[in-house]
Amino acid sequence: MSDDNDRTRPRRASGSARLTDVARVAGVAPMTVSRALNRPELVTESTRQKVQKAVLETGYVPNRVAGALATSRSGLVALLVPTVAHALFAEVVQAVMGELTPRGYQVMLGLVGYTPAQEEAVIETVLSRRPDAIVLTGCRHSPLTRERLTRAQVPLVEIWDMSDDPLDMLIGFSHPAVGLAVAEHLLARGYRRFGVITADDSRAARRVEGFMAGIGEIAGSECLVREVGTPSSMPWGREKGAELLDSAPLDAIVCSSDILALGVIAEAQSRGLAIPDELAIMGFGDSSYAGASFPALSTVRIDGAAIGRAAATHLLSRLGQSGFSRSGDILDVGFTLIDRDTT
Amino acid sequence: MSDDNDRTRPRRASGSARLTDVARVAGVAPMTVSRALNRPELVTESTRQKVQKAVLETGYVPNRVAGALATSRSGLVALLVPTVAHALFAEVVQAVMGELTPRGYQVMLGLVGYTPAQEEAVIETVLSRRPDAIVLTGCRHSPLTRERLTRAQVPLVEIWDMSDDPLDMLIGFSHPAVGLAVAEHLLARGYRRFGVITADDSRAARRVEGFMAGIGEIAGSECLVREVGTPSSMPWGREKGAELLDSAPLDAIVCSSDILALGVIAEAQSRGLAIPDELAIMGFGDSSYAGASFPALSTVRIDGAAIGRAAATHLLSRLGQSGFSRSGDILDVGFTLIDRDTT
DNA sequence: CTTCAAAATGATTGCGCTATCATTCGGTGA
DNA sequence: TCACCGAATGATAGCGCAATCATTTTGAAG
Repeated sequence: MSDDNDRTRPRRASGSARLTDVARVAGVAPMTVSRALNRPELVTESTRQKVQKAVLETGYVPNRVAGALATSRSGLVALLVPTVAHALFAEVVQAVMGELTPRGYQVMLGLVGYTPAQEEAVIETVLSRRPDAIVLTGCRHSPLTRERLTRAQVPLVEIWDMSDDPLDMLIGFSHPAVGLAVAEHLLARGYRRFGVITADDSRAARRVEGFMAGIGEIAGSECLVREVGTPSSMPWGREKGAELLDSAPLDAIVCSSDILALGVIAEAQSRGLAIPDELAIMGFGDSSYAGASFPALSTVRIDGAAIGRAAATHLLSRLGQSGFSRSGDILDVGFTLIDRDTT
Repeated sequence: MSDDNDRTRPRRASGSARLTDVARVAGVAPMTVSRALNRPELVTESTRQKVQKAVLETGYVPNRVAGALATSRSGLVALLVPTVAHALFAEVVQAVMGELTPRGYQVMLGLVGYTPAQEEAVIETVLSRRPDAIVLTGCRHSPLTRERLTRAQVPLVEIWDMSDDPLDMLIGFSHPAVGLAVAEHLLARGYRRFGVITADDSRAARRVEGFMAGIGEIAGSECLVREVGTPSSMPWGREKGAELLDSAPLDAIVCSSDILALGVIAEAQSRGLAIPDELAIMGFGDSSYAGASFPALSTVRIDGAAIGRAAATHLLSRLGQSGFSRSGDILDVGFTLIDRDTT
């Protein structure tokens, strides 16, 4: 029987080159290779070149897993958004990555959906990667999530919402204020009988609350609400728009996203309703296509890229520091009501 | 001077609980805790409960960085797309994550843009994380990238393109075939004088080549091309559309994305051109809003979600296996030409 | 040609976990 | 009752790297 190499079977699976291999080829100590690669200013030009040559020769690719363990800095930033299938959040992802990638950080993307349970699960696995920082959409979390995040002692930005008591940093806007602004806009135009189509999403719900509060102040105004599942889509908008229009005479329909509003436009057109005279329609998000619909959609613009950039910038300024201490910074980037041709 | 604790300063920064801490609290060996958490079937019910209790008590969160180093399995899948600010790729991301997250894999997102240089840079840093698998958009890579990926010996799916010689697995569609199909469709409708607006993107360029080849077969057809920068946008479409319409009389304008096509529609409408009688317009991607424009946009539908799901599924089947061996599987998911009201 | 501080390099150790043994425990049949 | 076997648990070592300190080399001044 062949028990010759049974004893000291090496554990490493990947045959790829290690720091040690490079060091041997370069004829220097492993530590010198490490320095040549990570802090070249500490190394003579000539050794740097020897190492460089050895790296090419061996095809060495540093193992950041090992590096992360040794330094307890993972170089990973967790970015948690409900979805990327929504232009608004895609914009945020794009902006955050645009800032972080050039600084050597990599982004671990997590989709938390719109339910606390999913958020909890994602947060747990994300924390097990020991990210250097976290960007988290929303600021209404389950107590367990709050506790885990607090314990983790990691720089954190909550985005896309507003609160008085952020876990750490907060960059976003007030959803009730959006609803209120929409209400004021539509009331000023003389609309009184409203329909609302909203996704099953707590932030959308708070926009609706703000809207209701706004119209509640004018006697004679009324409002019917329909909820749709996620993801929002044109067919959902059209279906629920039809339901609303069949239920009661309406002056305006407010939607929790532009894509729903497009569905309502389609339904209104199919019924021969004049927009906005017989039916006004309001979206949310100012997606790239909002100005291209016919008629052009009135909506609320959120600058997702600005939120993403600000989040990344604030985190980066914290990542330089050594110890962790809660920041408490709050930045309200606001929103813009864009009045096009549907209101 | 206080040199009392200078000597053996502990290296660990984070004060968070380790496996050892849990073991001490539970009164078992660290290895038993590891087993209780990762392979509970190897452990008595009673110890499992002791460990569970100790985990809660200590607030232990496993350190997957250390775990990855010990097992040389990172649990990370790298997902490299040009951008997420484009609905098509966002759909892919969403689908891939939808399959992988429930299986315990986390996604490291990389944006490679549309230039080989950026791809190279991203690939290098990505490989340093030792991902268990890679999903990579496109299959035209620089020699350096190809070599690095080959050496990495990691299950890999190239998506969103077609080739005879994939690095490992390939799931996508043929871009020239898309161009050809569009040409045939438009020629059949009687259009002969074409304009093309295309992003500066090699895959779009190959669609254009296919298109040119298609119209080249019909005598008397001609074609003017205008290129736009990334990201594509409505204003780009409108501007280049105007340029084209000013340059020569055209029957149809073909765009490398739906959003450009919307810009062309806007320009055509502003000039009072009847669509499609005086100007036909063709998009690409069948974005959610394509059917909502007025007139509804003719376009080419790509099922990004199907590609993403297939990619994830194929990778998962490989991740079970032990050794690495190149697969060579190729899957062409095709595309659908959607004939709406602009052609 | 020394001397000495600063710069460059090297040796050692540990980050937190799990693979891989070795050991102990509990139950079974003679 | 005791040897025996598989199941459960424990001890040890190492994954690949960088922090830290020890040692060597360099170069400027005397």
